[in-house]
Amino acid sequence: MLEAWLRELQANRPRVQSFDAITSINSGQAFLWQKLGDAWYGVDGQNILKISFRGGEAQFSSYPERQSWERDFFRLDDGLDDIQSGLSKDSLVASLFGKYRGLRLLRQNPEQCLFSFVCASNTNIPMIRRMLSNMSRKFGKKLAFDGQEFFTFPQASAINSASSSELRACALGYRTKAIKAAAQKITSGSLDLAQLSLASYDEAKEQLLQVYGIGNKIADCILLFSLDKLDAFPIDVWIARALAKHYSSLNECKIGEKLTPHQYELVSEKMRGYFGKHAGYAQQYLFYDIRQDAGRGW
DNA sequence: GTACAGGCAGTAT
DNA sequence: ATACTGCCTGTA
Repeated sequence: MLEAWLRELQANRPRVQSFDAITSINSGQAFLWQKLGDAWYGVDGQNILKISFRGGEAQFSSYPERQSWERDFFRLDDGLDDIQSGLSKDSLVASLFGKYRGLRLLRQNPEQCLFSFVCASNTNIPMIRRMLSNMSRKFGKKLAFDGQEFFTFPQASAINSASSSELRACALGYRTKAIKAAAQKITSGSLDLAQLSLASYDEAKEQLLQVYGIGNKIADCILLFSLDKLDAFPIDVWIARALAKHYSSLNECKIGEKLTPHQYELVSEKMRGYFGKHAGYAQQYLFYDIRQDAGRGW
């Protein structure tokens, strides 16, 4: 009986190729991943996640130990094949699914995701990593895992009780005010991310937009990368470039690199309508491609 | 020195 | 509604 159950569990355990996992964590959705020795380690909320390799296959472990975290984190239940075929009416996206096979959206810790993208405003990826790493070092909990030292991502309450100058010392710059505002809302309970996970895209977005420092783009990133809103279609400068390059005929208005809030609404709605319920996957593939095209590393 | 990087809020038309 | 501006910080 038990053996049969174990066999079944083994059979159902999703196999993830090493390449797919590494591509996904390095596709600009998450920032606190690093390679140490032969393995990759990432901070996701209070968990340290580890990806190691056996042959071409990824092996997953974590501290604290959490069975099969990869199922949630890599969204293995999404059914990538069906999503691919659903989006393949668009020939470009169809080709990108072939070109970047295995690239997945992540389901990140919502708090960390929110703070990450608030930090992302008007800066570059190395700086985002530095800000988040500084915050973890200062306000997270120190853990030992595999003989290495790690810091969890700070709880909102810890950020909320930090002083502005302490936060500023994390090189947050003018984002300090927004980080504090978000931490305050989460700590007080007036922003409940778990609740937003259950709400509709529109409801959840409206709530996020109430937070000082969160606009259209940042809200859509949080919705897509942590709150299960796969129909979200964030538009940053890179996606704007991709849209101008490949989808200008779909959008009446001319797409420049900077979109006014009204233009953002218009273009984002247009793309969401065009791609449908998995528009976020299309966005991620387009984003990855235009960055590759520009020869950017991560 | 200056421009620029995965936006946003504030203010003035 | 839309346009324009300043903003922390670090790198090229």
